[in-house]
Amino acid sequence: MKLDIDYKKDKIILKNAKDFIPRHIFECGQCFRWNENQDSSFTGVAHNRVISVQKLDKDIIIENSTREDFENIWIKYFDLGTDYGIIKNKISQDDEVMQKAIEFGKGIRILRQEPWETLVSFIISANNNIPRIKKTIELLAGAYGEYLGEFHGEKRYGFPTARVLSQLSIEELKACNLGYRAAYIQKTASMLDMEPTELDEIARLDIVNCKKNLLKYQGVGPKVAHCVLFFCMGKMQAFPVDVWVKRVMEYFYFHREASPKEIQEFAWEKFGKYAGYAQQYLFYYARELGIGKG
DNA sequence: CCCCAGGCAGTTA
DNA sequence: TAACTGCCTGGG
Repeated sequence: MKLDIDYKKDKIILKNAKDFIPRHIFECGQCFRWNENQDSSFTGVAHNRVISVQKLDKDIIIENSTREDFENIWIKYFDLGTDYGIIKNKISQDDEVMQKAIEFGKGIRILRQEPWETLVSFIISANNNIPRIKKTIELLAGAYGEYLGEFHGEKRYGFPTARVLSQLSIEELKACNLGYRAAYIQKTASMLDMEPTELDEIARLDIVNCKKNLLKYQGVGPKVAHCVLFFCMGKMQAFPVDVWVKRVMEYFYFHREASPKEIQEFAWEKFGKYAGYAQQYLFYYARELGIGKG
């Protein structure tokens, strides 16, 4: 996909950005550290950097990034090399449900997030709700992440490293609202502090072996593993089946109860290598509209 | 106050 | 391998 980028002194403008709507990207459930400001821009932290993103007419305005960071980090993070038009066409062929889901979340892009942060964040997400997940992560970052300075009047912090988290007591972790997940985080942090390159090595494996390796971390089951596969390891056929996806798939495709395994196999058959994108459109559609609930 | 939330681990059969 | 059960905690 060809990018039309205008580098100004204090901001970067991505012109005529296709398939890029900040609200869809940051509120479709894939990330936890982006928050909307009063002017409808979003501020987030990733890669120990703080930026804001705003859509004005057809342009995307990026603040607080250098040209170097934009080229080296943010283009990949925002998946700007991917043409979502092709993906949308493929998965919505002869599928009116998917057509509606895509229309609803047409500005979604899948962020390429950092493996360690993604792993921890989705361990925290289990049996939890999004406001609380976000609060927990901010508590962890505020207490144990690198201080990145102030931005828009707020102190900002990076995501804590495995080394730092591995050295905390269960009590200290619980003080960040982790609850019973504190032990999972401590254990996983210890394992990855010993083998810092392990996640990168795992990411190079095929999806089956990649998943198998992720499941050995405490607090990682099938759903969390698929989230990690999809959101940070480039396995775009991963298909996390959470309660919302289960509900929406049963409601629109099965017209009956269906097991997660059954749903995932159906999705691979139907959506192939783009299954993960299909999952994300369905999840956002279902959750925003409350489809299948009650 | 009760219910539940983007599941998981541990235990049974 | 499938079916159960308990779980921190704070929004709704």
